[in-house]
Amino acid sequence: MRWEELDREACSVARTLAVVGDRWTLMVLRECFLGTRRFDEFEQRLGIARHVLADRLKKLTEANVLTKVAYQERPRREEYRLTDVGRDLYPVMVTLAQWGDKHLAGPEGVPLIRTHDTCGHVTTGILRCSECSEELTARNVSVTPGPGALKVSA
Amino acid sequence: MRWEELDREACSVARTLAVVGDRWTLMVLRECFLGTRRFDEFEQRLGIARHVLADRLKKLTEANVLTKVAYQERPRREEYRLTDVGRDLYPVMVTLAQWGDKHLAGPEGVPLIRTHDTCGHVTTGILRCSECSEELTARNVSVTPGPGALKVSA
DNA sequence: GAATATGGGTTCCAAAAAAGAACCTGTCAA
DNA sequence: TTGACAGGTTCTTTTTTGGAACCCATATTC
Repeated sequence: MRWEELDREACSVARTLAVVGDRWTLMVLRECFLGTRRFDEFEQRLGIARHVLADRLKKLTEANVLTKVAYQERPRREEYRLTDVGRDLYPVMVTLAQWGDKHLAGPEGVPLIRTHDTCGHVTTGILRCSECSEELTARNVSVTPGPGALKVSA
Repeated sequence: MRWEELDREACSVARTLAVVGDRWTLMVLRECFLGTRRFDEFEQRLGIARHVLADRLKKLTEANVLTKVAYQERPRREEYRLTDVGRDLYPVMVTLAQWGDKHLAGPEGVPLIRTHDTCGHVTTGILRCSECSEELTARNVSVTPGPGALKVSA
């Protein structure tokens, strides 16, 4: 199976990975959530090869995760911003970061602290059930095929 | 920057991706959460090249995300199971799947439905603040360097 | 008005990783 | 003794990276 075939799988994880499931793509998105918007900023902060960066930005833009916005004319300069679709990936970034915080941080502690502006506290995101608000875990959730199912998949 | 260097970054997203941020690795983990445990099951369900599968299982085992458990002796046969560390990746899988459900599902609907066993309802995971339980979004969370920070990163 | 800087790329080549298929190794069952 | 099965490893070809150089339009500086 090659990657282009992934998006045809009846599995939302596979389809999502077909769009963002590449290391550089995820690193580019991390930068987006940290506020990076311009080509050379991405390049410097990530140390990524320019053509790989150009390719990832193009694909993310085509997927409507990012959008190009002109921030000046003459000479025309454009920056990349998260769309609403892209911002919906925020929970993915936070859960990835929190796993790293928990299992990979060295003795010096976590590299970044998140504060919830609304309540003002240092926060950790907890994945809770939309119906009863209890925390969802691998052990208390079960899956069944949905209307878009073709075979066993997720 | 190459991938082995990523785990030295002062960024939990980068460090997490150094462990699981590879398409096949994430697909292998999806299968784990769906209950797959044996080498040939992974192979058949994923259509992955055998040596790539062997490599990913080895790396995940070394990272303590999976563990090999013998399910029979003579001939010795082992299966791969999620450790507690691996199960902590569940929120990542769910958030990835939910993004696909929301933005990539075709007209026929989502491929898989999740049910919260505890309350019995079809559920969606919502990332909520550990302090006030409001939903966390890219717009209401801000970041500051933590004790493990070296420079601006996440 | 010629040289240089800046943002945003593209092109080229060598090195690394992936796909696909064949081959190997215990152990058991017919 | 021939197969079958689980679980890999090896080999070759194709794709994808990383790295560096080059390009282009405008602006600025000398």
